[in-house]
Amino acid sequence: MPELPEVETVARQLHEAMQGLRISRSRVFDKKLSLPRGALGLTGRVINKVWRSGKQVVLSLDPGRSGCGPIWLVVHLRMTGRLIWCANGTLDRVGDKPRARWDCEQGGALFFCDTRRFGTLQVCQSEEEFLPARAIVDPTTRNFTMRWFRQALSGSSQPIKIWLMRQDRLVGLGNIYASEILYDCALSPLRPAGSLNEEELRELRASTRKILRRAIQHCGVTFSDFQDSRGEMGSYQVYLRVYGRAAGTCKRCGGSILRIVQAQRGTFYCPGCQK
DNA sequence: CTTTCAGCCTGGGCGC
DNA sequence: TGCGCCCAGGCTGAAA
Repeated sequence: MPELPEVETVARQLHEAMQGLRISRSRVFDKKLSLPRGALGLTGRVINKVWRSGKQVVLSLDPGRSGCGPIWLVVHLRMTGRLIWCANGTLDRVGDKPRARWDCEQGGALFFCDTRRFGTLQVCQSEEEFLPARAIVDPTTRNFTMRWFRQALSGSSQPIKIWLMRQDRLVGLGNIYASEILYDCALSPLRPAGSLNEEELRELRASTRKILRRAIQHCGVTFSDFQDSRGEMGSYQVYLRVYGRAAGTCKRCGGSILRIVQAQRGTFYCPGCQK
């Protein structure tokens, strides 16, 4: 479920809560998940930093008493995954039973809950194992330049909405934000990616940055599945203009918002003003 | 190379 | 209240 702003929100909150804590116990309950044992064990390590890489939450773990090098615990939440920090070490306010949990020496525990069980855990010994390849750009960074964007889109006949969700080009955008960004800059989701002129490209880039920045400010979107690391809700959903509003009225032109299907995913847009 | 499509899972909401 | 659908924010890998 979570896209870049939701993952960013969770990572920031977990960083605030967990930086400097030492992991005293690591448990995985769901057999679909596995973590390596021995030298790569998490127990005794200190949480140096919690951050976002693409749509993944990354915990950088110092060696602690292990005498080994640093490692990274990398969590991809996919559709319904949640990382929830509980200062009292008990999972309340949450119906789900956890797939995994990590207790901290100083008290408190991190729970990984994930109704649909699509989420993944990874323990990495180097950043290369989980960082996006060089050619892949995070739209919140300064690498997201016009020069790169123009070059990346050129020649592509893929519909722009599908292209925006390509994690092998641009990391972080999913179904909600792709629809919202295209609405914001009044571009049709059906337009071939390579057909955008310079002006449209500029507006698409500006909208992408603007929508993501705003969503992060508001701690992301909340639907039934998403809660942040404190089990609280984001507030950005009240700002959604088209997503989930099929047959609703477009605030810009008064037209009717349409739901179509692209690559087996719902796309919401206003045919009246998105050209 | 491209695009399509099933599959991974579970639960909520809808119409009957 | 119950049943059978359809829907869901992601991503992979096989097939066409």
